[in-house]
Amino acid sequence: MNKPVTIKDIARKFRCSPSTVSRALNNHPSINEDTRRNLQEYAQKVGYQRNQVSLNLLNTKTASIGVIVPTINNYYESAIIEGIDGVLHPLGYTLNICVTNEQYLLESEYVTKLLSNRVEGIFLSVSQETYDSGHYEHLENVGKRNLPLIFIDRDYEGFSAGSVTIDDYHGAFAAVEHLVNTGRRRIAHLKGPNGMAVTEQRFRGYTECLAKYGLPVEEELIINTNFKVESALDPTAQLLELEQRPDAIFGVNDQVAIGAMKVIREKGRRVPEDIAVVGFDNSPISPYISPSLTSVARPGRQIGEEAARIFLNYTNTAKKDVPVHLVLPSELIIRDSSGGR
Amino acid sequence: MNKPVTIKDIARKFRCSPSTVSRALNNHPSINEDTRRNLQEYAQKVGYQRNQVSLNLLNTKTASIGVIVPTINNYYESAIIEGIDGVLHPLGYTLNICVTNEQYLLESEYVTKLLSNRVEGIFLSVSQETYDSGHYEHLENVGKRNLPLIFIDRDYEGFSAGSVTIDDYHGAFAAVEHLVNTGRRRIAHLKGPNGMAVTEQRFRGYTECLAKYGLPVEEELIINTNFKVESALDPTAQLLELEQRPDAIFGVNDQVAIGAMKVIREKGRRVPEDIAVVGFDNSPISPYISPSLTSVARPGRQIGEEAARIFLNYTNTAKKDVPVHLVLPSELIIRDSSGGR
DNA sequence: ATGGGTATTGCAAACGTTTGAAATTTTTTG
DNA sequence: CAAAAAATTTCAAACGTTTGCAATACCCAT
Repeated sequence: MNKPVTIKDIARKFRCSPSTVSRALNNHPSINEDTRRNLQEYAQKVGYQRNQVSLNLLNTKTASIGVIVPTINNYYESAIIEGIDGVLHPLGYTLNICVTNEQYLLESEYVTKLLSNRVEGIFLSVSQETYDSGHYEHLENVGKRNLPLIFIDRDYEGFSAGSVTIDDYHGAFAAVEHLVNTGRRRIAHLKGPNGMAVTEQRFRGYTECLAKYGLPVEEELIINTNFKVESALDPTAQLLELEQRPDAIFGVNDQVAIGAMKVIREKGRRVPEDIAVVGFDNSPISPYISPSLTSVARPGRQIGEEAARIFLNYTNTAKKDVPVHLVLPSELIIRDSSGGR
Repeated sequence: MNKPVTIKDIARKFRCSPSTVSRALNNHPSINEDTRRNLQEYAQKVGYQRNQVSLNLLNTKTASIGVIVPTINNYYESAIIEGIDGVLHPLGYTLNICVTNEQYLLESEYVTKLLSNRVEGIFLSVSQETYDSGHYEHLENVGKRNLPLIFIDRDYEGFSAGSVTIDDYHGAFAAVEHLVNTGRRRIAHLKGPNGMAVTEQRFRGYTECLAKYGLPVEEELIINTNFKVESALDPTAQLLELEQRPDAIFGVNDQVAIGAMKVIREKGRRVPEDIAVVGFDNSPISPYISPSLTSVARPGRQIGEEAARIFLNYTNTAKKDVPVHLVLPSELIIRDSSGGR
């Protein structure tokens, strides 16, 4: 690993000043044609790469922005990132992706690191731990810097920043309403971890929809999961052993719904005839599993794109004072697992 | 967006020199206890964050490394990244993740950008276009810098660099052998795009296994896909309409296998009774779909970890001259879709 | 008070690049 | 051929931080 060639190196070699080299490489008009060509050829030959770090220091800007997410190992999250990148990359921005693994400590550490690295904005999908703890001290310095901060996916009301979320509430409501409309009366809910925004919004959609149709909200039909397939297995088995079995299950996401379907089948019940199943996320395989999974679509890519636009708006107009809160609609995609149509 | 507080700002405020501030903030012993406390308190109050950019310049190192992948929207790829991060993050490295979307142009652009940003190593999973074109000029400057370069997942023989790949060949071989051993005789293959390393290695495993058991390799049983679910639909339909229908399908990945299963069912055939199906990747949902999918597991996380270790070895020992090539084994996970056991 | 020692602080250079202004060289013109 | 104009190159400062060395301030004993 040899040290990179610098402008000074080239200047020494050609017995000229660094300024000349710099200008030559940047095609500055006041440089002699021959000089320019020679210097450019030589730079090319020795593989000169301008040192962006020094430029970042000089210009006190970095054209890089931080993206903090709980995980990237997941269709939805990575779609968001692709959305952000899709808008910002063509404008020359570099993404600095940080994975918190749902841990407050990592999230906090990453915020500091990004601030230290002088990113020009931060996109933050708050980790579960952070949400639980309600600690937002790690964002204080972001506030002091008045740096563009955009909450993604999980909003945090108590902080002056932009946000792009999806309408979990109405998505869940629509899902449950669909089940009611197709004749289901005992609708169970495999809930996410308590306290998280997505979890609670979807739960609220579930309960309020039941209420609307005069159906009782029954404790025994509501069980927590942690979003993962495995965490749906025991709860589903539990539901199937109830005196009064449910005739439908609304899963907090597709993973959970898929886990539920597996258990239902293993216990000799049919989907959707005996028990209808609806998920959330509309993950890419949902149309292809059997039975195909009815699910609420979250426009991940669009969320990323909108978030990026909000960021651009902040930086271009300096109207940082008016935080933009965008709530994108979610859409129920009806397939076979819910008995359809 | 106010400009960040600098050491100079603090020094001016306290009518002392920047050196003093710097030392105070770094707990240098030669600083007066009172001065130290005052400065630290003030720095804390105004939200001082040391400018890492300037430090990177000063130390001519950045503790950041580049990761270039075709996509992150995929279990396997993101597992690799998590593996790299798992090893390197605790050591203070920052990951710079770049998504090429399988495009040579983007890949090339990103290499330049990373070089410019003075990353200390590059992990590269070559894009499909790059592989097809055989162009590796964009890596020339990496070579000139003699910067640690580690090929991931898809090796490139013609370049002096480390690599971590998995044994696609033996994985595919095992998959097909399993089908042969369970009595299948007309085994079709939904192949990946021609020319790609993974595609061809798996294809070779397929053909050589057939050869080993004296089975013919038949043109009509081999159809290309592009790894996506949708791309498996028509090819599978085509296979089902053959005079002599296959009794098994080996998909180049799980997505393709899942697509195939859907079509098989839709056409009124049963999996695995009529047609056995095997995939590749062992994606997280494969145990939970119905029938559960037999698949070859690729240890994504482990690949990332090993790649990171190779990188560390390069930087620690300066023995860059001996490129390490690691081939991790893949493992066949037998489930229901292949008729089991 | 004076010298010697220690504790504390400041100076200046360095990292690599850009850029306005000044300096130098070359060309043009009368 | 000299002076003015144009073309080309160099100087120096700046971005923010660290650090070896020099400088200053403080304390104690003689």
